[in-house]
Amino acid sequence: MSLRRAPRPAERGHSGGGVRHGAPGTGGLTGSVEDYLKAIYELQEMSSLPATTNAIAERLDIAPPSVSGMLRRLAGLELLVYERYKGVSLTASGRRAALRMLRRHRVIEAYLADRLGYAWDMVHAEAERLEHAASDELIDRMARALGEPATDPHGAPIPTRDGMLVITPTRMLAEQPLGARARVANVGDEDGEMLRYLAGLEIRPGAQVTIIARAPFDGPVTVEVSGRGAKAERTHVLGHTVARAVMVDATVKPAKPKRRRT
Amino acid sequence: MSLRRAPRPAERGHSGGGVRHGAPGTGGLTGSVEDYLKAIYELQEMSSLPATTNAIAERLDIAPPSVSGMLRRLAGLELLVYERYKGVSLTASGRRAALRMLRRHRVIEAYLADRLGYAWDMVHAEAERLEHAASDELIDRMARALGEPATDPHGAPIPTRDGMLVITPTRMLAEQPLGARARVANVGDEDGEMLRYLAGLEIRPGAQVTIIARAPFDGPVTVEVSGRGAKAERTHVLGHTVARAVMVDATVKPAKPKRRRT
DNA sequence: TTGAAATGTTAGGTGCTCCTAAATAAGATG
DNA sequence: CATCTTATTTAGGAGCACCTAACATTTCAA
Repeated sequence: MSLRRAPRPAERGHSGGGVRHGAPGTGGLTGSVEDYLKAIYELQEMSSLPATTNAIAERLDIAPPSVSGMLRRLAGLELLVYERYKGVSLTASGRRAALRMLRRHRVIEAYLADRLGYAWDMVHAEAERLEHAASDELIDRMARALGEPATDPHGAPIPTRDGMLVITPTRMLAEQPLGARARVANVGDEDGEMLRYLAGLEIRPGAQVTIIARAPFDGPVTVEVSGRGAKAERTHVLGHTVARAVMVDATVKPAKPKRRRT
Repeated sequence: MSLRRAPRPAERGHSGGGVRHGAPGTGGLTGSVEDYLKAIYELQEMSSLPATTNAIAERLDIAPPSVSGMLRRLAGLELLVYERYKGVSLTASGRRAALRMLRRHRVIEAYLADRLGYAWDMVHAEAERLEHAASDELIDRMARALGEPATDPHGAPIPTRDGMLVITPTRMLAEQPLGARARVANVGDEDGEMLRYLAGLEIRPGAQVTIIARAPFDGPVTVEVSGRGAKAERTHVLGHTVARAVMVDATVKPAKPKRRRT
């Protein structure tokens, strides 16, 4: 009498062994594909490095041959343009998907830090997994709850719902001239160790730093921190690696700017 | 000069094409495995139905042969005991994993409803995906933020962190005798359509219902709703399907209980 | 008890994502 | 320009999670 399931012709799309995606609001791409697109975008459009096979492989901690194969697949999906042995570049649709992931990642980070008391070095790992599972609805609700934040806890700008990303020009703290005073713009969310270190120094987005001294040959940089909320003015000697990870606003202010009443 | 990645012997565990799991706090099981365990637990331990291959297949909307194969695998992982052609039963470790998923699902539902303004018919789908991606840390933080809630928005009890589940005896509203007055305990989170309907009738966990009339032969049940927060007392005629989906506390109160001051 | 219906399993595939080992192309260098 | 190195790709697998078609078992009823 067949109360049983209908004969199921091709209805059951089944996208394979990957993360059963295609859930409403999930964009129809697998988690892996989303990771690749985000990585490529971050290399190319943000760090302005060429998105080579090896660079992608390194970023995702995946063997290069696996990347080669995936690139072919992504090209087939029209998410990027791929020419063997040359690099890749995202298509409009690939860039859109990448920006969507960037928004998701950063909204989640902001939400976790603001509403669930996560320390800023813990949000990245959690967001890395949630960004593939959350619906667009959820991301929007989180953003709305926070009042549509413009940046994540590390100072990185959050793309808008419709894929706009405001890029403010920044420079590495390591490249600032002696005596320069600048506002910390963002710090890069991946190295938790470094984030904890920076938190201890009160170097966070919004903090004011002044270059007190610079050793040559990529030597350490000495800065004075006097940020909003800093308990006391403090001087720190930063290794070159750290000084390259901290990005400050590109507009260098003179040491003592005149106060201007409008 | 080999600054490159170490020769990667077997370090890269790689659990296969499945959801790249094994992320910290994720329990090391794939999302699929988690779904199976939860489904089996819900069938067996909650609905006290036998967890047969077909029942599992139906619940997960998967073809029966796929279930057969997975059961063999799960038996290999010692998550359940499986004898061909007979049913399955969870091992202690399988039950633990299932209860963990139940907790995750319900904490997420509660959080979404309480903190992000989700309607109660929307939380299930979102939780269904997030429950595989969230870390234990996140689940605990959500639970803490809500003050360790005892039930989800549909009235289902939330297992504790250490896998304890308080089961209160309940009965179907459809089985209540004429004149009985009872508190709605829970309503089953899967059918969004029905949840919207029940919300319109103000039938939700905590509401008081009294059986006004009952038609024979599985006919409709007429109830008077007078719950906490109900705008007005109201009488509704519920179809049998609905009356079977609404569960009330098993302790039937007499129509007019005497007030007892301790 | 015997056989049809229902239930469940094996056989044989597919797609995805990832791997190692072995080519091959591109780039740098003497 | 020939060669050595480095970057990248092809070849050939593996595991997971699905599927359909065909076969096996159990159940239930005549």
